[in-house]
Amino acid sequence: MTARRPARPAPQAADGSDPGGEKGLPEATLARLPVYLRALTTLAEAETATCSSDTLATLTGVTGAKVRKDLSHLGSYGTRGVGYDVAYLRYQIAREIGLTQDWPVVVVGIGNLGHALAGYSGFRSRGFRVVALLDADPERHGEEVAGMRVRPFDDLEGVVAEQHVKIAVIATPAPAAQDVADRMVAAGVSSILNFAPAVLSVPDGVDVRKVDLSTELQILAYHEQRKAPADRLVGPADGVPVPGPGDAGERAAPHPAGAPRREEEHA
Amino acid sequence: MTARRPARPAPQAADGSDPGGEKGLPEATLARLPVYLRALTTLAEAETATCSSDTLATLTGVTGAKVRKDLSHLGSYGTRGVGYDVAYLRYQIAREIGLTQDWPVVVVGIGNLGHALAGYSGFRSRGFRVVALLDADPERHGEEVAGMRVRPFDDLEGVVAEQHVKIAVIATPAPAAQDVADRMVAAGVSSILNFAPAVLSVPDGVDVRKVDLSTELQILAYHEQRKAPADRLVGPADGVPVPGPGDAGERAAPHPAGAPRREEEHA
DNA sequence: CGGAGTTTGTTCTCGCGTTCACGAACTCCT
DNA sequence: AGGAGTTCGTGAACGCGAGAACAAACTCCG
Repeated sequence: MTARRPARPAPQAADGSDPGGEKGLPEATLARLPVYLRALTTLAEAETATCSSDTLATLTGVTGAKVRKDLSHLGSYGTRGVGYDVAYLRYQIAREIGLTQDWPVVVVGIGNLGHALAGYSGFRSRGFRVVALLDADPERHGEEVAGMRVRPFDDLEGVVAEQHVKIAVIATPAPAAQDVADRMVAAGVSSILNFAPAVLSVPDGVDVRKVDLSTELQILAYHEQRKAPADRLVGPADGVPVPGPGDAGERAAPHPAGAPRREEEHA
Repeated sequence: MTARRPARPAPQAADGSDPGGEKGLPEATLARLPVYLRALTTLAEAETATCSSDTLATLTGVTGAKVRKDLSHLGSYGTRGVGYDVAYLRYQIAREIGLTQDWPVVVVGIGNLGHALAGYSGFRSRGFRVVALLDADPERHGEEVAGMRVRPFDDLEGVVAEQHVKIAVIATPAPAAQDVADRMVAAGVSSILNFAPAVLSVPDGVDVRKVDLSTELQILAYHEQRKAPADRLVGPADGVPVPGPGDAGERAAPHPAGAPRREEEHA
């Protein structure tokens, strides 16, 4: 998900050639490949030689048709009437994603979350190697986390250059995130995984993915609220009925600038 | 995103009535509302009274048209020629998501990630109150994390019942996740945020959202690999050229079951 | 060797989400 | 008061992804 790709009109190339752009997987498919990969690893550990698309489907919680279509994008691995060779397919997916090579990763911001990320075994086991833990707070420097020492943030450029780091993780507080990202990009990082609750602005060509823990909870809360709008067991009974969206005409005065309530909130 | 909603045919109700289902926001819109909310909070702290859709757009990294369409789903707040009243809109979004009420939350699995989640201030400031930290490991019991004591996992049912917990977080290792989820559902939890790299199977009516840290990195790795397929600077020069997807006919023997490579991997 | 069973790969259709474009409504300036 | 400028809300077009259905291809059994 390249950040802010400018709207590009339809390519008016009429010939069948594919100028430059190889092909590219659909984003939705790409997001599922790691899930397949994990299931295949499980199957491989169970000494399973082959598996059908439906087997993979139940293991990963998607439909069989989706599995087949996703895998067909990688090429025609799999054999009709038999299924997919587990080890072979696993390798093909890993290669397609880029997991057959070793990705050095830098983590910046070694707070609670940074600790967790530094020690997350799921990274190492998938070709990602955390090569440095950086933090701006001098108090944290030298602290040992997951077998590594926390280093000053100013080491960023050196580490990125020496280790050829392309992927970095931001786990800092929100106010620092943009500055950290700028320094990363300047140093040569071109993919950023951002855990800070802030929107990052990066130049074209740099990918940013954002993971926001509280956003996920808020989405759950919405569905939860809709499940049982009646049994409001916690808090004072705020009898404010959810105003139906269909009562048109009722909302003639849309601008209650008089005294808009503002409950306290400290981010 | 209700897990495994059975394929439902088009509702053949021809009348205009909306039987039971109120309306429901589009999922894509819902996912962006928390982002708008955060931006509005920032604006409110800066004493900004009103803002336009384009202002909100640049702050949140989406397009202005999308912002307007999203907000129009909530109702016609906003004034033409002026924009949106920051405080008012903020309250409306919060109410729609369900953030005006207090959500008690239980966190299970107090490892590295559980620590981070327990101490995450972004939860408390958005109406989520962590009421219990549970872990199956007796060694962790009594440990103080973020001002709370870690309690035995068997306290789950009691806490859920007493505090009317509907939303829970799983931060356990993958093998334990399904069991934990089952216990949660049986206890009355109906929304689960799952950080364990495992696919959970839950009955209808229970929402599960999954956050997989390594999946995000893998998606970044894919894009990164495509950016520079040539300058493979790390690792031995594996000269395996990415086989173009178009060499049809070449792959006549799709079943290399002879010796499929299997690099070591420990999950 | 041939037919039945199985499973993949592909095509078609449908719905959702995004984007564009434009009327409606409000403010500000003269 | 009136016109110019601004901004929301919404209808229409478009593209992507999901789902169903089916032909092709492989195995197994007699």
